[in-house]
Amino acid sequence: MPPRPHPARDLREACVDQALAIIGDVGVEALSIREVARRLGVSHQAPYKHFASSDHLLAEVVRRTYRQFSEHLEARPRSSHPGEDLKSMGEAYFRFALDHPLHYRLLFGTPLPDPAAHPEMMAEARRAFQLLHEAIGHLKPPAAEEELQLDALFVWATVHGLASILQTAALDQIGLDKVVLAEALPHALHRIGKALAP
Amino acid sequence: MPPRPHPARDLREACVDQALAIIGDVGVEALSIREVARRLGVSHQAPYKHFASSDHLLAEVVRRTYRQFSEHLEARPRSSHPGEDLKSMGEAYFRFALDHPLHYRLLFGTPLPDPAAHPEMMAEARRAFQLLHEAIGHLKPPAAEEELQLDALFVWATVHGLASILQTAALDQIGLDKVVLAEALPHALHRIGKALAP
DNA sequence: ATAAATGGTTGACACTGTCTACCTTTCCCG
DNA sequence: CGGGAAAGGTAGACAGTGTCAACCATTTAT
Repeated sequence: MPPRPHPARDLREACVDQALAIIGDVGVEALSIREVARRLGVSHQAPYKHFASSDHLLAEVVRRTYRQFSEHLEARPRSSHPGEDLKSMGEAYFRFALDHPLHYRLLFGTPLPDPAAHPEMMAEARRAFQLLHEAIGHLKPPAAEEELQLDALFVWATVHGLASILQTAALDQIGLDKVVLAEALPHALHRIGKALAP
Repeated sequence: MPPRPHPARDLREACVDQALAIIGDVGVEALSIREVARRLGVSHQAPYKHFASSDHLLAEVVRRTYRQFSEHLEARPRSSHPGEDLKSMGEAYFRFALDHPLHYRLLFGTPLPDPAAHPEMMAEARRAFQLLHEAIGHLKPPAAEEELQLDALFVWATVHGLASILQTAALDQIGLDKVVLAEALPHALHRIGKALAP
């Protein structure tokens, strides 16, 4: 076997890239350290020089995916009207979930590596929630922190729940109209608006 | 090995029971045909006489879990006031999710076996959704079917989303108040009430 | 009575994560 | 310098998984 076709430091990066590619193509259940190594043309043990276990690789992949998610949310079209801005955020959230279903499911649909063991992963997760928190904070300035958090949870739950439900393969079998599916998000955002109205 | 300690027909039942037990104890990722066989003291191939593949075992387990879920929802305290009744349903839904987190995650949190290949599984799933649909149907009698479905989706998404989020191990790390966590469902149900008010 | 179907058995294969041991290359320090 | 340690790659082994194939006993049907 050729001694070392890949410059040393880059193997870690390359592993993460391949892992992301595999997840995007086939889903997280197809991810395995050996498959990553195979695709990179290195031995099945090489990745272990950079990740203590397959969970550590996964944690790093999750961390990056959270970051991409946050960046996607931050790149949404902004509006000075707080209600409009929250709506725009909901749409951005939703679009990410639909455009990258397998990555989204990685964040919210499959058991993550133990959070306590992977603080960097959780730091990125917190950042994403922070964005939602802020957007809702602008909605009604003088609200108590507690109610603010409760409303943030409410909005998050609805949008996440919808994204999660619409991705269930089971859904086709439940017999909902196509129109209903297409309107589901706007309708939910409308309901949220009504629920949060003063 | 003793020839056949288990009466023939019962092995299928016993497999499903063991699978449910494993999932309830350790979660669906620990479920394996071989582990089921081991616990039952039969050879690793015995279950294959009753299930074509591990997915078929899983599908049967999922089907039963859906049924238990529906039965749990139907056993909720009823109210003649439609708004109250919907609330009661939300609470029952939520309680199931919190009391049987691993079973709930089986239904809504992990990829299911291909729905097209397991119609009996989906029939049970549909029944559960039907219950929600009905409860909302009583809410405002003369609504268009389309809006009714949209509202059903909205309510489902919120309650499911909340249950799903509150179970994320990640949650501890996000730094929400205990009070907020305890109040999350009542608050969400209150918001839903406001959103659906005429 | 004999043939078929049913429900069990063992053995094998390919795949997974992970442990251990080994071999190179690089780099730092006495 | 020169030599040892550390980094980063290798191969081999082991236990675990799902699943295929072959085989065997019992029950059932023709």
